[in-house]
Amino acid sequence: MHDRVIMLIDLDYFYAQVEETRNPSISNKPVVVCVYSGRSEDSGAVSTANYVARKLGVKSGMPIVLAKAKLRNTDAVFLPVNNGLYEEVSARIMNLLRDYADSFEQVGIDEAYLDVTQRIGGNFQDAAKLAQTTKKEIKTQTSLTCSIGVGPNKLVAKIAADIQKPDGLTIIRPEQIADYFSPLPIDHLIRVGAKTKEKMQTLAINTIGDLAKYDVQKLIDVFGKTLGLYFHNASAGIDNEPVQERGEAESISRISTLKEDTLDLSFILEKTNQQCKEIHAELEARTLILRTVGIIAVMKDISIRSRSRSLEIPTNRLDVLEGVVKELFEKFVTESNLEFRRVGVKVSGLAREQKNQKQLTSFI
DNA sequence: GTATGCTTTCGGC
DNA sequence: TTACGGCCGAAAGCATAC
Repeated sequence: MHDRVIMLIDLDYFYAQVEETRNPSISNKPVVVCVYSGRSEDSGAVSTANYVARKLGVKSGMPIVLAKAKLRNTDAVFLPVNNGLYEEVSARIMNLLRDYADSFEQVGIDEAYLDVTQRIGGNFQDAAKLAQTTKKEIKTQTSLTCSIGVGPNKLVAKIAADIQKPDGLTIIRPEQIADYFSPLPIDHLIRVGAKTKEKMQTLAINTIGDLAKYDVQKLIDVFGKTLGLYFHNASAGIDNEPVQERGEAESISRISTLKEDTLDLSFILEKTNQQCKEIHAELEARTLILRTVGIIAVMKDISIRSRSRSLEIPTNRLDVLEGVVKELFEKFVTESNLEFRRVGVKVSGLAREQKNQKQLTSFI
């Protein structure tokens, strides 16, 4: 038995890079791909930017106006997102990559894990060659660059991929894990968010190296058995999560920006009813039923709130969905003194609809 | 005392 | 000086089950 060999492939500044391939003349200019909200000329946020723009201070999530300010007096190009195109390019690449792997797992639109253990006989030497070949193949087929991390598991591969980008390739062999891991801040580990980071800092754990040296039993005392053991293992680069195809999304949501900030219920429901219809159509198309209905609101001050309710009986009915959304917003609007800027609907607890099965009630 | 489930918030892309 | 998307899964925090 030898180590697994896992590759993480991460497409570089994906949306902006796709735009560059469509129009190569913009490649040496700052390129900013934006989600325009439609509320005013430049209201909206930056989805992603190429490295030319990043060097000048543009970041994902930034208001478009702010990005424009940072790039004034440059020949920057601002483009609206073209999600259909990115989905298409992504699907083409993912289908290529699938053939390079013993098993395959896509994460988001621009990342994928490949277990290539059998493919290369568990030899890290050959991993470099395979990674280069993969990069070349993606480049030939789509003109896109990517960054690749290779390691004995998903956790190590992910951290490896972050070490050099764009167009990077980093291989971390099992015996190199400690050297790469120990200086990294603990929040490089999944499941270490702001709260956990803070908690760890009070224990004088600041780097993954600190975590690795920390007594396991103490970790378990503080974080519980599951999480404590997870942290202990992760700090040593131990991770046994398999690379496996992901099922369908666990939730479907729609959110959009209102024409103006409001506390008016019918104005809000006009928008959310449209969203419910879209979600319902998607549920129908995929023959799914839902168990939990949620609403999302972004307030005037950009703070985010949400409410949800789980149903006794899962449903695929539009009238039920719209009804629950209405009730949730009714309550929410009366409780709120801050106006709503953006509103959304989210359904989760999705399951396959059992067709041709009589409802229990039909027997009563 | 730990696991699980539910709701809300956070954060990556 | 301010400015501000849409979507997803993970994390957090609490209640209840085992």
